[in-house]
Amino acid sequence: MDNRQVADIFAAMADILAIQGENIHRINAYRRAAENIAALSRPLEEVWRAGEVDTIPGIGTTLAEKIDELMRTGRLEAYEKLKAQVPEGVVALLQVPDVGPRKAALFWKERGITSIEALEAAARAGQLRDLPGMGARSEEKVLAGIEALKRRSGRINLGVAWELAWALLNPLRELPGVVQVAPAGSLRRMRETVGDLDLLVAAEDPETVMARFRELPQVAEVLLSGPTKTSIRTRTGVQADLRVLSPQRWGTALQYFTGSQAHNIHLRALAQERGLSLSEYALKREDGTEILCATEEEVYAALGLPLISPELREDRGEVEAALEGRLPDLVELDDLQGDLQFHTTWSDGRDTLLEMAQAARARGLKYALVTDHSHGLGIARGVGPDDLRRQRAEIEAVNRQMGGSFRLLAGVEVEVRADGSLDLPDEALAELDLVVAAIHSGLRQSREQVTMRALAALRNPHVDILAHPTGRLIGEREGSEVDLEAVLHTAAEMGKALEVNCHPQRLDLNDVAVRRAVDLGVLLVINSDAHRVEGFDLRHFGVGTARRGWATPADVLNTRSVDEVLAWAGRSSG
DNA sequence: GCCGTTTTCGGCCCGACTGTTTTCAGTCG
Repeated sequence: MDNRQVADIFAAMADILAIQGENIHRINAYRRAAENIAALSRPLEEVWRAGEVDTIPGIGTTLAEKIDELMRTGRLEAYEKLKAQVPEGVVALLQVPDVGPRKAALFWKERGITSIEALEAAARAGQLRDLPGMGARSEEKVLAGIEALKRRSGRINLGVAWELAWALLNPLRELPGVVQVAPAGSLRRMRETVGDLDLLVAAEDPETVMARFRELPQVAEVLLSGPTKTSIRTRTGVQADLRVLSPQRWGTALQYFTGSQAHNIHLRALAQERGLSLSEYALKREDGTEILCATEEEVYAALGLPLISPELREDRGEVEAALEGRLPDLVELDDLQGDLQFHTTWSDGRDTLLEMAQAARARGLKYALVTDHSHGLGIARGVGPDDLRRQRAEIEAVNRQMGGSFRLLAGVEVEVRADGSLDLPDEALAELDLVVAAIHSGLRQSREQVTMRALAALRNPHVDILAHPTGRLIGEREGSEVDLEAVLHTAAEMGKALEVNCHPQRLDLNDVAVRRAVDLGVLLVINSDAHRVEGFDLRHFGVGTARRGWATPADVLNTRSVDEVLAWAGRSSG
């Protein structure tokens, strides 16, 4: 029973309890527990075996007992009972926007509706409008919600969200009177996927901004629009919420809309202890006077805290760390001196060695490791031992051409075959500066099999780095079932580095795994995996993921100089 | 159901917007 499964059960219990009209605080206790378990960097089973379940925030006596039952028996009596009381299809109604627990219960009890299909039929037949609290407009909203649900492909990946957010914000930035614009929400926290976009504008005249926003070409539908908030749905089905606030309230607004909700709830409790009330508009004293904050620093300072970076704001211990003055000094994009994975026309890259080297240098990098695919990988044309020798000559030529300001290193992204062996002979690997190993095929193998391959690669003396350890493609395919705990421990033991791949579809390792790696002292590498020059511009997504995992510059290999990296790899820096 | 350097009981973040309502409930974030 892994963390995800337990978290899902508690979240499902919260939904059922909500439909039953239970006490909201009891429901929230289940939700909070689910979130904290999902965010846990250690395997819950390990915590349980150590008898430390009740050290997890939000887990008290009762929930600890439930976790114990789940771990011992694989099931939970209380959950089975709840499931028997409320049909699954009624819980599913909660997925429909604007349908919450009260309405789901109403539709079920008063109209016998137990599925989204039945809900749609009832709405079309006009059978909902006479229910208490409902009307013709509400019935239309239910239908619109079902339509939106059908169109929605779920959460979008960070890269897509980033592009869209700026496409919507840039025209607003041009407007007269607009002082600041920023994406907030999970995008600013650099979560790997984003549900809705939260956009923030500081301006004295909201209506001008709102009007421009409603008329942007990306807008398919205006969901709601008031003096401070407008929500739209884009043609691509993404909901975007725009808030416009006065510049003197920018700090509280940015803080509030960046979230996470759990982080904000924690901060507000802290504010209350100090006799303050915190909202998106201001901090308010008990006598009703406001403290306006133009910056986030001021908000946190008023609560006695240093600024907490957006990437940390998940209520995963960052508030406690801030109170105790032990917030990590997080790695930044500018800390990266090099990049240890990119591709060229030698395999499946679009651009040449020289073009890629120039692009890397133009972005302030001092070195980069050429890592074209080895030949065994079916895609494109990969490199074999002879190619690597010829490529080495070209690398040296490029290094001469670029002078001393930049250094290309010779490497490879060697394929780990289905049986765990590598795709190139040891002699070929021995001639390279650094070796990156990766699993691209056989990702559907059993947990034992795929873990064996990853561990075999890490134990090969020539391998320095394991790239994108799970092989996931966000929104397209799950990663392999690789035992990450085993990979992390083996990497620590062998002194090998694990990659945080910057491509927004990969972000592999993810934030939770990074946090575990940092705790275990495993060295990380933040790699662009660029396949064209623009690929170097995606590195901030990997940096964001590493920051979400509390990584500092010392945790990241490519914050070091080229000589230090080569020395780490145990090779001459000559 | 959790939690406590005021509390082991009585709290539990705060506000916008909508649609249904004559003052508020539901949903959302």
